[in-house]
Amino acid sequence: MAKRATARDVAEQAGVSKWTVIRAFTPGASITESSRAKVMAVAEKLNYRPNLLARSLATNLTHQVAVLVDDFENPYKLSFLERLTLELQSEGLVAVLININEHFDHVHALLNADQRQLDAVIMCGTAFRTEMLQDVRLDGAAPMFVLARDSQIPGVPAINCDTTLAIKDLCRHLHEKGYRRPGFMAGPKTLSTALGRRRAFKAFWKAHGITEMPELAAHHYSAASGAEAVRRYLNEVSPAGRVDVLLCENDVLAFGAMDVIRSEFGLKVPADIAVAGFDNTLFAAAPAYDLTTYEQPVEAMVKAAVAMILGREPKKTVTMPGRLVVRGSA
Amino acid sequence: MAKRATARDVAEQAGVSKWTVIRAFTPGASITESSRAKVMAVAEKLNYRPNLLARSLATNLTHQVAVLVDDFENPYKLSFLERLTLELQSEGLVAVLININEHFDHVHALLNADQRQLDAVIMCGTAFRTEMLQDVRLDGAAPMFVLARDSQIPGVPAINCDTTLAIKDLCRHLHEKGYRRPGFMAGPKTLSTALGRRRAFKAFWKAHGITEMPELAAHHYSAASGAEAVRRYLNEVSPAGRVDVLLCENDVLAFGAMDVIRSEFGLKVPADIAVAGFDNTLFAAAPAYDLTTYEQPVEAMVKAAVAMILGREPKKTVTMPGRLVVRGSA
DNA sequence: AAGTTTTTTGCTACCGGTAGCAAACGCGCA
DNA sequence: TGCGCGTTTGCTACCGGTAGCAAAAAACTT
Repeated sequence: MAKRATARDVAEQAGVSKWTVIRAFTPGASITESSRAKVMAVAEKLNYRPNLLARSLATNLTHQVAVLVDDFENPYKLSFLERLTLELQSEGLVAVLININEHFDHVHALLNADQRQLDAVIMCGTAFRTEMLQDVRLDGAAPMFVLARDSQIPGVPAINCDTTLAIKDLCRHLHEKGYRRPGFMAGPKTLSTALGRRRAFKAFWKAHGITEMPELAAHHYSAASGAEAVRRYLNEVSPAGRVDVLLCENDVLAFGAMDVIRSEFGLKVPADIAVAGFDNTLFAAAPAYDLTTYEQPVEAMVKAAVAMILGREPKKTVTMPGRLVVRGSA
Repeated sequence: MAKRATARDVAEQAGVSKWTVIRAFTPGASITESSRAKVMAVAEKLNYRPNLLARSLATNLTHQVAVLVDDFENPYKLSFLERLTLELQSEGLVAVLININEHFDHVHALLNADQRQLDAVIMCGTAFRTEMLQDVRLDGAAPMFVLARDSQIPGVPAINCDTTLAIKDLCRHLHEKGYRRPGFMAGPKTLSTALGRRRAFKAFWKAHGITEMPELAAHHYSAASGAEAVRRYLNEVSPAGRVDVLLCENDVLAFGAMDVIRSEFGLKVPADIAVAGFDNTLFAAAPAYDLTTYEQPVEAMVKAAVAMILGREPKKTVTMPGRLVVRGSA
């Protein structure tokens, strides 16, 4: 394997200095057309390509963005990743995907991103507790952003769907449909809090004179946990006392819930219990689920985040409206 | 924002040379305990962290691996990404996720990865045609690997599930269940070929004396395309002439197929038409689909790929057996 | 105590670019 | 022909590390 050609190699063969070679590859640099042509010819021959690593070291800009993800169970993440990589790439940036979990925690990931001199860190739907930052000092570190979840760290902006509005839209729809015994299924407590959906849910119904709101708790954001939570609930509640509609914190929980409601208890959705989700996951549209849900403005959120990273927009928390998607399940 | 401390800053304050500082941070380097302690104390005070970018430039090793993905519609990709990032991270590597599509093509991505000096390129389920490499010359470029698809480029190893075995297992199961009018639903032609599933399917049934095998063609690997293909087929075939089992090239197509079979034509799965898929996507286990499918050995494949990247295993094409997952749909 | 070996430390050179200043060049004009 | 000016080119210094040799210091012999 032949060694990669460098600017100096090209310079020698072209009979110019290495700086002239660099200039030939720098758009808008001061160089005569004849020199550029000469350089380009040799560069082509030697298959020279500028080394971005060296450039990064000198400019202090890697054009790489860390994307921290902790929940690979939710297909919805894939949509975010798709839009995010696309948007980053269209701006000449690239996503470094970092899997956060017990074995490779947030702090570790942040330190790693820091050492690799990444330009920014996006926490994509991951919950990050302030305490975690206690022991980390990141002096001139990359700016952080929280995508699709509330930021609970001062100075770290969040780019979010307007939860209050979203839940209000969803609940108003349910209320108009005549449901009066609403239940809520939440995910793990700490993660759930950062979403703020439960809070908005309770506020809505209270404002409409309803205070009785069963809460089902799922241990993970997975269909299996959603299934388990509903199973537990339906087993201990009399048919007469059941909720008539169940709003799940996200689609994945809703899928699990519907599965159990229909397959294990032989109940009908929405006739016996209506179900709604949140996210508008790909599968929500499938006739097998036909789930009423709420779609986050993924593209707008991603664009906003990237604009902040590039410094085109001020770095500050923003929320944007999504879209209610009414289907057959509620 | 304070500037980041460098080895030189630490050296000055600790009264040693910068090389001693480096040594304090190099495991196994020759340095006295007292010097190391002195350096570490100052390093802690200044919050010094080695700059991996500079190290990469000097060592010619970035510990970054490009992961090219072109199909974000398939939730199965998420499993691969999860295992892959985890495995890479456990070896001190990190995944650079590159979204391949019309706007950002393979060649562009490869060039980009090349310029960023990435250590390896993994094409995760992406179809890469030999012609594309025609115009690219990558001198000392990073080694490439194809994951979960046949490699059609000489010198580029593929890490794959044993397709022949897998399809044989699947079909044997269907045959034993008594199905005799099998149909196959394939994805886009070029991509489909690289999977080799169609070929193995035809071979099996021919060997069992069955030559009549309707083929349904989906334009994309998406539920919508799978749905459309089945809709077209069921509309133009008389109930008597229908297949009794439909093997879909992957789960996502199978989901779309089942949706149409049940919701639009009011048929029962598996009574009227049985359906099987491939991949064992998360949703395949959901009661709503309960799909018989075949699971690729994701973990083993990922481990094999990473081992090759690290040079622990010879770089060569390998296939490994997966696991037949029998459920209610067939 | 001097000589020898081993360990520790410092050094030069380098990885492949960037930034910005200074010298060399080319051109128009007097 | 010579002067002044703007453009092009080359230069030094630097980004923050690594590699490996040479000098200095410490440890071991006899």
